[in-house]
Amino acid sequence: MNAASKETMMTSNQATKMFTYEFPDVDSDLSIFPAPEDDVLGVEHFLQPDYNKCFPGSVLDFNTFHSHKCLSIENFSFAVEFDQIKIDSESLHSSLTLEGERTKQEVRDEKSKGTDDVACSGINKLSGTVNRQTTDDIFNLAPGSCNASFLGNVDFGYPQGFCSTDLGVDLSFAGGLGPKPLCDWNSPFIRDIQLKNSLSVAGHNVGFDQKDAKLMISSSTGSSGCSGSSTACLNDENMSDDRPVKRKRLSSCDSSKINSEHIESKIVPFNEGNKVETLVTEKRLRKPPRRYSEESIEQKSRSNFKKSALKASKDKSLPSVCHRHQWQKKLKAAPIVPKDKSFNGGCIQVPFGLPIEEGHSTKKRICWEPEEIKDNRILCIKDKNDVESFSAESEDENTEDECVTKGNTTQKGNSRRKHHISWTLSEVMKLVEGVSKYGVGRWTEIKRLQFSSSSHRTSVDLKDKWRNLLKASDTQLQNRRKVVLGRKQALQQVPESVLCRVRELAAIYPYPRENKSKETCSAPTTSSFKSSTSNMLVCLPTVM
DNA sequence: TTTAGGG
DNA sequence: CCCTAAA
Repeated sequence: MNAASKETMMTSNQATKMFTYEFPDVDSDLSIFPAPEDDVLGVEHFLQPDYNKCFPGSVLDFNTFHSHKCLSIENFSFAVEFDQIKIDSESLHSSLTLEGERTKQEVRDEKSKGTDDVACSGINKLSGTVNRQTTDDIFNLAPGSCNASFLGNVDFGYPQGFCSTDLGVDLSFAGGLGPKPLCDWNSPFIRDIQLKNSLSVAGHNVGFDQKDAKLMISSSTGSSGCSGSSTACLNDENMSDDRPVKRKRLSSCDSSKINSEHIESKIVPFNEGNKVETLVTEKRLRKPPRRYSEESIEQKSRSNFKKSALKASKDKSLPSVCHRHQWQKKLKAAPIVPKDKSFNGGCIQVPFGLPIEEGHSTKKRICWEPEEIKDNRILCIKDKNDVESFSAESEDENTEDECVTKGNTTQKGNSRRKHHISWTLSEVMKLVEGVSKYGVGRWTEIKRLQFSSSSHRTSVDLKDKWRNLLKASDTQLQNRRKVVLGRKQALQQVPESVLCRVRELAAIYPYPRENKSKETCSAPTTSSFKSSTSNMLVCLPTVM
């Protein structure tokens, strides 16, 4: 900062410490959204400041600003053509123009809709006054002898020097109606604007004090002279999804570099729209905003998805995909769109909204089918895709199911079996736990207490599963030493530990049948069962 | 309605 | 997983 500009600024009366800026007329339906870095900030002119004129509520019309919308201009670089700025002798008029609106609209048209898409339809005039409350934190836009860079004409009031050529800008603001000032302006180094209505410009936080309709700009520059990262934390729900405000660390000391590389757009008078357009277009060719490209990719993949889905529907009759189709059909082909990248649009074979297989909807099943099942189905799909090893037999069972279904469907017109939902390990564990707690045969109780959350497991299911577990544990016990463990065995569904537990429990709480047979044959007492647990492990199979 | 057991 | 008989 040269002395001249500083002096100019200092000698101005306090009115110079304030300036108003305003956003020029913008089409009412224009939208502001996280903008590409090619947006242009235009300083039209400096306005006559007036301390007493704070435009309470009238100029800074945040009522039209959607509270959840925000604007973020990232890595904004600009320069000011200061010859366009009218400088008054006493003070200065200025208008900060967000000229990017038009561009944003264009880009927005190409974007897919996102929740954080910012639609700022109501900004016709957005202006405020810069209130230089503290010399240290608020910079003044003052005419200076620096002629190239915008910030070069700005005295940030830092004695130790904010490098004024810092041109990277992180400009963002969010509309909102916060009753309080945005940040602690008394703090010399404001690093975070966590409230709404904030602008952050190249390490300088510009806040809209909505109450007073003031534009406040403060620098987050540290005393070291290097710019701290300017942060604008827009705590908006809509912003929280995938768009964290980009924070650019600015090495403001490296001025020449920034000057040469980062001056990509200009602050121009509002009416020089053509210029802006040109600039913006040029810039956009260079680098589309990240979010834009992301969403484009997403859209692309979506369209791919649709295409492949369409193709799949055409190929539906092909036997190669028949099984999968059947399987998906059985899951009613709900619009399950796993976000798993492995799908990535390319390999989906089932379109949305595939017709529900009619034969499956018996009256009984319809009542039985509510929401919760879908989750489980998703879980099943996940299991199939991710943990195939866990439910190894599911494919076979599914095939079997299909046969049964088909047969029944063609013969009777309805399905005999309900959808197969693989037992997850956690479910098995719950079952085992339930058995250990309440004993074998108290399936209703186990269901109520252990499976209250999963409505699709009936007490009968629990019983059946337990029976299967017994069988599994038994066969595993028998085949433990056998080397001829097929692949199916290798991909054992239930871990050994669980089966061991099952055996234990089987010994403690014999399955009714064994119990019965035991009782009829040798009539052992319960205590004897418990005492001879180790024997039972071996004996039970033989008894059967 | 729950449980057991066959399929 | 379904069905049915028995309790």
